[in-house]
Amino acid sequence: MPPESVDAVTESLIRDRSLLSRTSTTERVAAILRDRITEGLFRPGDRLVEETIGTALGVSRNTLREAFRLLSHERLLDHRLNRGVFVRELSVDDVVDLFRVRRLVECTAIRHADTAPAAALRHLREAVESGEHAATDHAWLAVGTANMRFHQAVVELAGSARLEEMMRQVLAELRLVFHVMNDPRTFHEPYLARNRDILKLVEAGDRDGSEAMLSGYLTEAERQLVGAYSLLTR
Amino acid sequence: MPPESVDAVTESLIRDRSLLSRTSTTERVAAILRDRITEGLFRPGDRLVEETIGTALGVSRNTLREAFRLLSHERLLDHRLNRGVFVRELSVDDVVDLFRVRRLVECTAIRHADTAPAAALRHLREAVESGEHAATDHAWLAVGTANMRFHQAVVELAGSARLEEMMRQVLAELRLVFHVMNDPRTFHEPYLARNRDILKLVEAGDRDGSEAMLSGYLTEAERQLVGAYSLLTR
DNA sequence: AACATAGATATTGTTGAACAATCCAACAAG
DNA sequence: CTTGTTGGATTGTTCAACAATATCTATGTT
Repeated sequence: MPPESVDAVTESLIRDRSLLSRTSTTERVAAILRDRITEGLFRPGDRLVEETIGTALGVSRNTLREAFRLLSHERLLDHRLNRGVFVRELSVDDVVDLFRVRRLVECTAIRHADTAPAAALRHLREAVESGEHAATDHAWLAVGTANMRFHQAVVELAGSARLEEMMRQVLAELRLVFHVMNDPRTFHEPYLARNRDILKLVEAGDRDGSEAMLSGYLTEAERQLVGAYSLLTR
Repeated sequence: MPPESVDAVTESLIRDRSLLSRTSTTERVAAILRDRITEGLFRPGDRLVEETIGTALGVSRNTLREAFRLLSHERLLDHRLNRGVFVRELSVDDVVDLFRVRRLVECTAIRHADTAPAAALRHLREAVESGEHAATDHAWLAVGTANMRFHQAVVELAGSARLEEMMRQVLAELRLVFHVMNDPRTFHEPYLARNRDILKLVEAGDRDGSEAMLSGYLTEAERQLVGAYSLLTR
């Protein structure tokens, strides 16, 4: 085997490394809890008792505590000393701050569409389409998920792994808010058409136009969300 | 006592809350390790053995592992399954990504100087001055610290707690790079004058000017850092 | 009835020991 | 010089224990 092709082989194997990565029990527990929180099984304010959850999942208290630490750091859980961990409850101020971050990051990211990795644009299109399909099926929860993916894809345009990771967290936090509202349709359906329009502007290379429309989206979504949320948290 | 001043008192007490908050052993351990890493006692690639560190600090392995989880999540430690935790080693790609984030966030934040909280502008000025003082004392490490605080203050202009938190982490990661370089003067002194200039432009309300100069700073710092770093990590 | 107090109880915080799983280095065999 | 094998070291995970803290309950007071 010639040396060049050896290098090619090892290169491709290195890319496979992520596939075979085993994970610790702690990480798997964290993943499960994260899913249950973002899907709404555990709701904001719920207390997660170590012994109850530990025996339910069949893991020891120590392992569970490590998982709790991870999720607290992600702001999904709220660890109060000597009192236990609770599913995070966002204040209105938190929602405002989350949208400040979104506006800053997303609006800047969308201006980088021309230099964006190809995958990002593809994800953008896929998100728009899967949202529209979900809407024709009246699957409003799926519409919400697609909407999240749309905005995640917007951030991908900036081409920074750390920014994507940060946005994953920001959107996960926002899910905590969505779940205390009972009507996902109201909060997601109106934005389907707008996502399609934004995509068009991006593909046309209209930086100012796409940013303006995205900014308008965020402002309106924030107003709607804060309005409904401030009534509930009183 | 009139009601207004009662509110003022409680307000100030609420601000004191962070001072008296007790902390768990885990968090204190994490804080110590974080300091030792950012100050350079532990260097990138160093392995942190559970038993060694645990007995040295007088805490149990379980507690220490929780602290390790926190710092791994902050990207200061690298937790490899069954192999142990190591002080994170940044690749050149990591450095590039970090600067991508910085450029995006800082350049956008500095445009918000007009609506920024008063404290942010004050921090900006203080950082410039303490950097200049440190330079006259030839305290080059302190110059570096002041430089970090300058950029942290730039992010504060955006007025988002989450963004500040994110930037704290980004800058902590960058410290990992600075510590493998041996000459802090080379990497920080040239930017003292520039920070002063940027501050002037901000105070003059020149959004485009301050952004341009900050962007230029970041581009040059990145080039310098990547150039020196890619020689070392080979 | 509202309130304070003091136990009693449950839960978290932290430890230490134990054992299985895994890695790593050194050595042996082909 | 590569491929098994073996032994020691370290991590992954569990368990049981106890101290520290919070929460609940009952009791007594005004």
